[in-house]
Amino acid sequence: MIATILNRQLDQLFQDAASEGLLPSPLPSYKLTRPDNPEHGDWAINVALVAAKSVGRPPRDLASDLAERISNLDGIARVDVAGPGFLNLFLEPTFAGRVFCDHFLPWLDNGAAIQPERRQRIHIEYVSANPTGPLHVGHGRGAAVGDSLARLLRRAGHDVTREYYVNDAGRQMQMLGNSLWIRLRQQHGEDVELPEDAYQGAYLIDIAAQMLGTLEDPAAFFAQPEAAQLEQCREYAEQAILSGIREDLALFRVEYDQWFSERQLHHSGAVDAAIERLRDAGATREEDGALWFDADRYGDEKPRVLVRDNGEPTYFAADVAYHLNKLERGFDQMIDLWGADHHGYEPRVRAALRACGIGDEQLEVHFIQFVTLVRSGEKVQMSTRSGKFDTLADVIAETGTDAARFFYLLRRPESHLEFDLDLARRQANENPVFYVQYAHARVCSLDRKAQEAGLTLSTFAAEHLSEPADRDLLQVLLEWPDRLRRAADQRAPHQIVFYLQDIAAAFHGYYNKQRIVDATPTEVAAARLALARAVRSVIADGLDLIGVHAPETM
RNA sequence: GCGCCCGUAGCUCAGCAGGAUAGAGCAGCGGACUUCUAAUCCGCAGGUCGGAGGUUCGAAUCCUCCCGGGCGCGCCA
Repeated sequence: MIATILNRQLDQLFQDAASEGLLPSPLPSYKLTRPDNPEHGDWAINVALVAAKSVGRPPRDLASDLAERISNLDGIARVDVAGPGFLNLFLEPTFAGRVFCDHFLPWLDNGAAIQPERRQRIHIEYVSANPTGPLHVGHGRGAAVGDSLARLLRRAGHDVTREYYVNDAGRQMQMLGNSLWIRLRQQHGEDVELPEDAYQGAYLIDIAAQMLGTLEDPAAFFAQPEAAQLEQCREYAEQAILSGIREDLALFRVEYDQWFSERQLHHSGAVDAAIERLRDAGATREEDGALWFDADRYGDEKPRVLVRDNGEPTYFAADVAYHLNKLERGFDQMIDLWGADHHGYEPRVRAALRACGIGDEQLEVHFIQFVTLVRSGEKVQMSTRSGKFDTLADVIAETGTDAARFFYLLRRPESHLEFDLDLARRQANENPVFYVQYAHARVCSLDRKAQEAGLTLSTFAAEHLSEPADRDLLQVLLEWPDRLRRAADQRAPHQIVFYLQDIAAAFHGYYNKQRIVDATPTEVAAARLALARAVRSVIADGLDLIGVHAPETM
């Protein structure tokens, strides 16, 4: 917020300077940054360095001409020309406090809204795991990132729809039905082996037992033609697994506006229509009995099959239809979150959209790297094939939703994540979740103390928040709107977690340095309490964005 | 072989629309509780930013090559 206010003034000043010929026109893009060396002031501007060449003057000369003008701006105590030509700004001690009182508090009171540069209708799709087994720890990461990103985009002022694409068509589902059928027959006393390519997971044994219990007349069931038995098994397995997935996600506070069925897409004729659209675009051809999309003409490395030689459309064909469907529903931005193992799939989807004349920028694909679980200091080996893996439900049961969601966002999505279960479970200071939550609880505690003491917020002014400790905390606090906007623009919910750790650290430091409720005079106490409450409000806001609770006591 | 991601402190990782002396947490060491919650704070130590070139006034950040790790290259989904 300080940066925004300074930038507004600086832009005007530099425009004026440009029209006088002191700076080039148009103005080159310059940066207002926080130097890491305090001797370099509160803020630094590199405008003289980037403009020097086109004006034909040494950067330091140019800087000193600008320094005088800048020093007259509101809130600026002093301007130094330093190094190769940086302009170092020193703020008046009361400036941050003034921004807090005049801008930040009113902003908070009015709902703390963020205005996007351009409000978009965004469709975001995440997890979309095949309903062939329970969600595992890898899906958990996609769930945490996707749900948090959706919250973040909504918070940043966009119109967001969250969707789970249910892959309920195709051979995997046949295989699932078949696997359940075998399990069912086994439990019915038949001596049959589970084929090697079947789903081996123990969860199907439970589902088989369940299903057997619902059959009024098992003998009659097994007397039906095989196809009918298989169809009922597929149906039962899908429903059972999908409802398990829904439960896990609900427990993980991961929400959706819509569950979108792939089978529905086929039935509605949308897949055929998509294939027709590609054909009309002249982007397809028939070969070896199959229908191919010439993806290589649109940026992919080779042609891709749309319709198999047996007449069945591929998963890819359905996916093209799905993306076209999203656009038909009026979204102007699609965000897909995929597991990193699907990155090779992106070019063909893009190619198809291009062939349909759809702009590349309408689809964003973000990849979520893998998760390695660490338990008792050792990496836990996973294998989906054999059905030996840790489920998301296991992790939630072990650590709780708060810790798990926080941990999943502790790294950038494109980095491999080592998820240390022992650390996440530990109720101690090494655990970063508690660090942030504790800061929130601390302010709540202060608030209770203030109420006991009858402290009111009525009378305080910016001057009461001008000590170095105040300014340090204000600096981080006032960054919130910018950091929030930046995290949304970059589709990076993990940056919210980083900010939360920054603001919590700043507050804990402040707490240890300054008396708050019992500070004297009362005006100072009131000012500090207002500051602490603003910190609480921001922490609660940030935690809510990542789906983590903000406790009032700990 | 080709493509994508990653390589930064002992460990796990930020920083990468170029900016001045590269940061955090954990682990290690030393301090701070008769005081609003010590699940906290303060200090110390810790680095050829995988390597080599290049662009630039300036490179962890951009470009090229190389090395290491992961993943992908199905008429599977």
